[in-house]
Amino acid sequence: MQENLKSDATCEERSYGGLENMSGFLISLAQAYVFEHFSEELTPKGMRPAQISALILIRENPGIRHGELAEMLKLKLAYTTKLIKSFEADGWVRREQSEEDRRAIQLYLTPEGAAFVDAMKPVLTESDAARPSGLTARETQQLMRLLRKYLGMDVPGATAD
Amino acid sequence: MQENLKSDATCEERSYGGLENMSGFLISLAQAYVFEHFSEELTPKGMRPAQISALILIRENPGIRHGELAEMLKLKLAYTTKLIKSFEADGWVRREQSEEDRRAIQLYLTPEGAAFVDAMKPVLTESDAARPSGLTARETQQLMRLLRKYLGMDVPGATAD
DNA sequence: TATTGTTATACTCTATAACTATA
DNA sequence: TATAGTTATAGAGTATAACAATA
Repeated sequence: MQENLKSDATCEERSYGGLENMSGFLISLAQAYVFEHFSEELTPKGMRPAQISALILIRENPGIRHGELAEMLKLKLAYTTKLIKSFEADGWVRREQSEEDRRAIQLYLTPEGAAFVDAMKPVLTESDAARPSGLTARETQQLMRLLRKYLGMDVPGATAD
Repeated sequence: MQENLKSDATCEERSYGGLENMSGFLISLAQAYVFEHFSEELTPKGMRPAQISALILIRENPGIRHGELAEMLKLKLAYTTKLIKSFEADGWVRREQSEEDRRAIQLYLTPEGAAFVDAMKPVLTESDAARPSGLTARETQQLMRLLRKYLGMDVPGATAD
């Protein structure tokens, strides 16, 4: 694909200059790669990673509060508000003032929202598993295990290897 | 910190509902975590991860083209143009029309830019290593090895584990 | 006084497309 | 015709701060 081997620089091996040994840099690149290969089925439905993840978390945790959702997804609370308002406008999410703490807002999926998530989750799971990478299935499991530990995510159901 | 153990939902264990076994989701969370903990020394200097990485790559690969830089950093070419123009305005980068292919622009650091990178790179390296995570040093090496392989990054100098 | 969520603004980066100048 | 880069616009998500309501 590259045939121009003449320039003082264009032909040389490009170097990452130490960035290849920084975990932050590698994680950023991996993230860009993941976004680039995000599900071609979900994108046309207006679903970006943050959106489908939020709906899945609400599906899984009915009554979750704004702040809890933001923390689990590592989204800013201010942005979470916008996200949820748009879900509400779409008719997928219902907001309810908490009775214990009347400052808090609890989130629930509408029947339409729940049906949508139930239909889309297998699509997401499939597209995540199908995303091309240089890793074997076993290495992918290992990567996920390390990332969960990196994040301090306590997940009992995680595969041991 | 949480004493409200009464709600139908607030007290229950929150579940990731399968997201914890999707590599794309875990990588996204890790990326958010990395950005959150980006060097407190570099940020006040107007350096975000993409910016300092770009400068390092130009430092390491004088004469690199716009497109090559965008590809290595997985940035969009359109955004790379803006980035480089702002570096040029800062006096850190010099742009030069390639002699072999007069469509291409080659990038070089000015002496000021080179001095800045040389001063900041140890800061970046240090802050990357110091970022708190749930991993041991050895696991971090393993994570980086897996990420490089995930990305198809061919790096001879990488630690073997 | 501190906390939950809302609103608003500026900024970073993506997605897309139209454009130029070269090849 | 295709490629390297530029410009512009819309959108996603961050950073920050001021604000209202409640604890």
